[in-house]
Amino acid sequence: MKSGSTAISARTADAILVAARKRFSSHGYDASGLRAIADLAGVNVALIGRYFGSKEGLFLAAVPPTLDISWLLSGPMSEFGTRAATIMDMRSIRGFDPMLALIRAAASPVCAPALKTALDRQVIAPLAGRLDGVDAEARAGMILATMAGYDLMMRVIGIEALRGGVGAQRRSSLAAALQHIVDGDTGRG
Amino acid sequence: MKSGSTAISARTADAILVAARKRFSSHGYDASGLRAIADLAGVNVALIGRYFGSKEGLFLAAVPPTLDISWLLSGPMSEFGTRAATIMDMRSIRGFDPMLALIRAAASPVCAPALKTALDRQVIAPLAGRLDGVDAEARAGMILATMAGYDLMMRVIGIEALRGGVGAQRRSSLAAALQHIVDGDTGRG
DNA sequence: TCACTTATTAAACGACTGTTTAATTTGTTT
DNA sequence: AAACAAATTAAACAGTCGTTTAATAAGTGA
Repeated sequence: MKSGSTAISARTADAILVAARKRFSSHGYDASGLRAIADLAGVNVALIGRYFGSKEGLFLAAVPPTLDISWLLSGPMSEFGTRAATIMDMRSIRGFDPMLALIRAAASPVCAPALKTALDRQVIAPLAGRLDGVDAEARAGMILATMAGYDLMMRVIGIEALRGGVGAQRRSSLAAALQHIVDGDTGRG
Repeated sequence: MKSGSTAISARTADAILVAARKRFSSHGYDASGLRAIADLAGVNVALIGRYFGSKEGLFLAAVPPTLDISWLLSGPMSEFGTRAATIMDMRSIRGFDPMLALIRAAASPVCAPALKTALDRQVIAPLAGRLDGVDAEARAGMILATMAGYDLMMRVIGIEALRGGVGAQRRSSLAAALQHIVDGDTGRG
């Protein structure tokens, strides 16, 4: 290497990223110490600084790129509600969960701007493109807000009313709410 | 005073509570240092420990009691959506905001249990009592989730699509989404 | 094996955290 | 004014934070 530029090992950098994603989604940004992340990755703390510059740099590299909903946009939009609600409820809480990382990092002022940019480009825009009718962007925002609010209340806070003992036959409240926004029934009249 | 019990001044305790509420709702639980709260209240840090025991005790005394929606349940439920959406958008960001405090403290494991209890008793239960139709509790949870998600995305993250350049004539996406849950159109059929 | 670069680590830095102890001011009563 | 309790403060505690520096280990080509 010519001068004092940083030297990297892709294997180690990935291990740090994986550990950071797990920790950020399970404990949030503020409560995730760099030493805890480094221990989880099996490396020394100093490597985080060398590879990602700072804690903020690590978060920016770890979380925002994972925020997308492409896995939800394939398929007919007439079944978006049930499809989204099903996947939302089937997610395992173990490991990394982008939505939980988003919710638990939102309070931090250093994370919010990057989250906003990523959500605008990777969630709102592609989702709005699949919505018919008026105010597609605003409705896409409402869909994102509804899903995030559901996770905030059910997984982060632990509200049990949302777990809804509904039988497999009836549509869940989440599916109904989401589909209504997709269909664009603005209730005029 | 007989023995070593604590001595309190209601005026000072209130000043601390007011400062704590402001700080918790604007900066979140983790990012709110006790010294910053004490400075905002114009008192010494040690007084917080003497009056509320710990940072957790201060939060429990400050935020959970303010979580209620009685101000939204007076009036016809047929206009709940527009009423809620209007108030949600008219709130000033200055001062104390219970919903923002809730969102920004949710990531902290010491806050979540108390928030859950307060929301169950002071939001879900009274709201469900005003809902007709099936699954009132689950739908009450969805209403809370929708409002919280809206605030999370619009006020905390700053998603602008939700600010919706909608004219005053058309109903906002938030109002439509909320009213749909209230009406209980589960879309069966 | 030697030299050299890459990769990783141990250790320390100053700053800040929540909490506690002891000293001091303020206010009231005798 | 003297005595006492109530209320507040300054200072220190041990711990953790993100970050940086210097030393060590691992890997590679000559």
